[in-house]
Amino acid sequence: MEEFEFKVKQKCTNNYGRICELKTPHGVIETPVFMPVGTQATVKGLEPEELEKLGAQIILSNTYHLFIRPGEELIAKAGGLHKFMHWNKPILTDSGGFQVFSLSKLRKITDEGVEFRSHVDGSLQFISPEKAIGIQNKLGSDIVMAFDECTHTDIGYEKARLAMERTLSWLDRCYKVQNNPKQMLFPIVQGNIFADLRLESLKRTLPYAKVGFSIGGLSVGEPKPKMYEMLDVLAPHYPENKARYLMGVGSPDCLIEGVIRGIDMFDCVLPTRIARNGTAFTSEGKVIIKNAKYREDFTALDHNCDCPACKNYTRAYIRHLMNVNEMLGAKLISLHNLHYLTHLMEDIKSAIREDKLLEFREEYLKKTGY
RNA sequence: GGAAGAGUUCCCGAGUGGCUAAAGGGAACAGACUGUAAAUCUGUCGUCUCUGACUUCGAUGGUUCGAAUCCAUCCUCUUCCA
Repeated sequence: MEEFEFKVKQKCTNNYGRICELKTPHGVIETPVFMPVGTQATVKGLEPEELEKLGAQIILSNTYHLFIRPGEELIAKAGGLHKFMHWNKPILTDSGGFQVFSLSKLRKITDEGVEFRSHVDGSLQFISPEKAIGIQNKLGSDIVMAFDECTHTDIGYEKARLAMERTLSWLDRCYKVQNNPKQMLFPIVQGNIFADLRLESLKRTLPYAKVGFSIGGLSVGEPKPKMYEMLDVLAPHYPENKARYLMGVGSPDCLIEGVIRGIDMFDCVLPTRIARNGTAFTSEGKVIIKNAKYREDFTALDHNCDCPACKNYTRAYIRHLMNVNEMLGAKLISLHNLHYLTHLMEDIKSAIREDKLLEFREEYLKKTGY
């Protein structure tokens, strides 16, 4: 019996949407799936039990951040990340490739790897492809990401091409050292916003994709139509029997557009971050809870939601919590937003089963204004 | 009763003759956030017929080309002494 398996269960006829199953050592994931992000071994503000209840199937964590604190050795001593954080379902760890992008002022890239100034104490740290995989081995996540170079949108063709080449050569090194049968390596397609680079990257990346692969370097500042254009370029060339993971995408409209373009997996900090800053996704559009119009609104955050935040509390109360900076406010909205996206994926799956995904998109966008 | 000090735009608070509609906070209001250096950041925040005009710094009167800033009187508050 294989530790990892990927199966397509159902497909749309007039677009690339599909329902699949991804088997991992910690359970089976039904896709399309939204994966909440728990960078520092916690989805900010929520207990694993709460995540499980709201429907999360798999969560993300982060190699760079856990390497900096508390260190992978400590997590290994604790018995691995699952045990350390008390989450017994699948975990995907990002490699630190995104930090190459987001901590760009604090790092220096060479062919060997990336030198970071720790954002915590300024100390010099080094991550190579081999080290990124080594750390992820110690963490014990189910899906490990290749160490890639995620680039800014505006770097131009030549630099984008070099970053793509570097990502491919780093991928080869990751592949060679990733030997843990309980972990699956997902390679990452790069190529910035250039169609030919994207296609070349996909073609040269696929040989390394045993169960699935991901598309990185999108949703990093480029306009949405540009992202969709890249996905449209790639979609006809995906092998059917591999999971496709679009990294860092998570607004409701992008999730639907992604599924239509054949994406199976998504992750994003958006639902939890905007929650902490006071914004909720709802079935009637975005609700910025601090707005004065909600001062005496004693109805639920989302009128069509049965999550604990919506069942038990009012907009006026949550607004009050956010206004006085009480942590329960951020927690309740986080809970709701993740519940919302998880259930959006359920609705998407229903639409796929009925083969009405395009109709679903049209109705959804009209209803919510996203 | 005597002495010292203080009153600034919603609040706290800087400013002691022109560069001041008045620093800086806070509150309020609005917005952003997409593989988390984010419970963060940005904008607005006297009024209007708004690239200009008008009214504001306890009150009134005065000095000056010009006053939140100097002078006089009054009002209010704080602290100290009896």
